[in-house]
Amino acid sequence: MTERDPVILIAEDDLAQQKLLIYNVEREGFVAIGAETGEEAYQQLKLHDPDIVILDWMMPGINGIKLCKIIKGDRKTRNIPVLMISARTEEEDRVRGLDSGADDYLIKPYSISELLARVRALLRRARPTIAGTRLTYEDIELDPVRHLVTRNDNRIELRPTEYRLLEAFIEHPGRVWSRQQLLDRVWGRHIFVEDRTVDVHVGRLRKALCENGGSDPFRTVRGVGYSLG
Amino acid sequence: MTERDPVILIAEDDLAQQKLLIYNVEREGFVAIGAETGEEAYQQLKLHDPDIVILDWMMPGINGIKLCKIIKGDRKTRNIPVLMISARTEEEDRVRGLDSGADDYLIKPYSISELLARVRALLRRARPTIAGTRLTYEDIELDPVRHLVTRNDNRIELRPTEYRLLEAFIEHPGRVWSRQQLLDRVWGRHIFVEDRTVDVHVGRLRKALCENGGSDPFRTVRGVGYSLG
DNA sequence: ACATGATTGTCATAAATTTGACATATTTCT
DNA sequence: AGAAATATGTCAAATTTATGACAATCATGT
Repeated sequence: MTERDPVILIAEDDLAQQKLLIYNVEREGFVAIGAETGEEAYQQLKLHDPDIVILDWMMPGINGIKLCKIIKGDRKTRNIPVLMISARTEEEDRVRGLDSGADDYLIKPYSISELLARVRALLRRARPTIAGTRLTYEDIELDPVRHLVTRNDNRIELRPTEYRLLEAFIEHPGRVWSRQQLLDRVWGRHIFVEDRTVDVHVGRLRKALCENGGSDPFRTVRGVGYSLG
Repeated sequence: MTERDPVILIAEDDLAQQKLLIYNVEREGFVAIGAETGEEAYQQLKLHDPDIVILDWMMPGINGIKLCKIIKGDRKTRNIPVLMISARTEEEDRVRGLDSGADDYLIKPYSISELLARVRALLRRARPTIAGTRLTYEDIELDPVRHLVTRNDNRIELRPTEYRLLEAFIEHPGRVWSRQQLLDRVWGRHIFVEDRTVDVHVGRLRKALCENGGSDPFRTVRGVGYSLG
């Protein structure tokens, strides 16, 4: 009945970067295993059978692409999701990255929140029971797989930003988010958007969710931010 | 218990630019330290242990990137947030900027308001809320994550100032706070508010907590101040 | 490449809530 | 009782949030 915490293997040769990733990923409740080379990563992979692998593109020895091809070539490891990280920006690389079999692809610099969001998404796909295929709060339901939101089984149309916003809220019902935290999580870490913009989008989300009647599920916490419930 | 103002180290070789930054940053209530070279910045860093470092990319001697790598490579200074400023616009530079470990990145020309917003954001992130633990005193409970207060499981509605006030009290049950100490902690050190205003807010807090019956949990220490319990 | 419609961030303004001060009442201590 | 300190109701001012409008940007299909 008790499910183990998701195990994440992080292959990244820049140790500072690796530690940062491990820190953040563990804070999310995952178990993290670090590896500095492709070879080490491969050993750890065999040993721990992780739920997801984060691979840096460039690494000494077996690099990210090679390792990814190895993982995807072995039927024992084939269905472990791989998230590739790269500093390159060229579209061609992006294609090659996914060509190697990676399930997702992230370009440096990326925001930690974006990485975590993608990790969660991959986990949901691979282990539906962990993240739950459906996130619900009261009569609101968000289906991440179908990218669909309903309230009382009525379909709610949300724009991309509103959807991601609701996603954040519904993953932690009751938690109060500061505007800055929401910007980090929903908009991304290194972009500059006014704090007040959050108000506008929360307003739009409220409106969308209350369109067909129903009370406002959000709480405005004056001087702090917002929470769902 | 007195918190120092955030100290900002500004490494910028263009003196006019530096002065402008210092002026604006100090107007925000920060303490600013200027440095014209990488070497000087490093000395000041060691000396003052700033809360955040603003680095110009191009500087004589040790430049911004090098210094950033030094900062991020030393575990003593690693978690001081670094904001890199650069005149370059190429995407590749942006990548390299964050790659060097900078926590954020700003391209000239930038607006002062954007810079200040990013500084504030970095400071907020660096001081994460000591969340997770619920704070309790007798039947009073304060949940920092949900930003919710209950007494005997009855929800208590508090206004921002009352909430922060209770937060201070409940973190140190039994401690007697002088009005000045409460002003420092709850209102902030730089603003001027009458001592007597504390009385009013303690009164409001008392009223809110006793709304649904229950005895007054606070103690008025005549000639000194107040305490919880 | 281009047009077109949707989405998004910002701003101005309105609305709502909170706040600090003060006057007055009450309590406490000697 | 008298003096000093604290408690409390009231209210204008200040702060914070909600919302509609709009230009810029983005995405999509041709």
